[in-house]
Amino acid sequence: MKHLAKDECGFATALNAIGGKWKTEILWEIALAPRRFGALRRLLPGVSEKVLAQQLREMEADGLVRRQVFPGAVQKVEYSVTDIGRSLNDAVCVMSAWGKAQERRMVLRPVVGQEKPRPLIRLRA
Amino acid sequence: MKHLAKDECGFATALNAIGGKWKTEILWEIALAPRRFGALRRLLPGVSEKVLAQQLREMEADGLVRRQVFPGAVQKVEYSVTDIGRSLNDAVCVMSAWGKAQERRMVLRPVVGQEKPRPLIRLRA
DNA sequence: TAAATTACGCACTTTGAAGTAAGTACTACC
DNA sequence: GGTAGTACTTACTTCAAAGTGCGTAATTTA
Repeated sequence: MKHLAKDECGFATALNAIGGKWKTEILWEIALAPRRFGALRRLLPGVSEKVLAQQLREMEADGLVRRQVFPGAVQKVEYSVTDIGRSLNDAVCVMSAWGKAQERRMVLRPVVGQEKPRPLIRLRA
Repeated sequence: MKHLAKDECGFATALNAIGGKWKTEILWEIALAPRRFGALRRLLPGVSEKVLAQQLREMEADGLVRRQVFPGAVQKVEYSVTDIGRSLNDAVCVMSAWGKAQERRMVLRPVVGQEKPRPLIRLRA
């Protein structure tokens, strides 16, 4: 792995794209299959409609997801992953593999109370 | 790349390790060479002593960083990267490369003034 | 002797992403 | 007619990470 100069580093850019609380999960879900807004709501228990809409709009602006409105009586909007989104998902998977390998060693900080063991972010590997 | 089950994904673990605002930069700097506390302060303009000390302690607890106190008249503490830290840095570089490649396309959101884009990462509780 | 450097610790404040709750507008079903 | 589902938007609140500023204690330099 080559060292990049500090100001040539694109990590901030990558985090800017994936840094939202639900973005990796959104990316994961729509990478599995195109999903509608309501389907994503149900697939990501705990996400609010506000944040879901917000992060989808940002990801669309970043070219990670495609938003398609289908004509018809009832509203139908479908979100799918773009090639760029898929490539980001792949990059995320490298970090994911690292995390998986180090899992036992790490000090898992937050986890207050008896909240679900540790809701992990899903993605491709 | 193979699909991992949701609860087998280690991305949260990775973010837990590198998610602090300054951690990637700290890792980067000490990966170049072992650094003393004061040197890091100067190398990361804008970091507060509180946060620097805090994140170094967390990274030490996570095994990313080694802290060595040198005996002598003046206090001297040196921070260096561990093998684990270096491996994380490599993983980070993959995302960094992605970011570098996509940089022009991305919508760099806020970025007030001349500050660099540095989004925070938040995990699910 | 006063000031600066070393590596922090502690208490308080700020900030902004995310959460909460409500509203919109259209359709569909009973 | 009333309730439910579609895909959102908007105003307000919460809370923890990060920022601010001051304290410490030994030593070294001017």
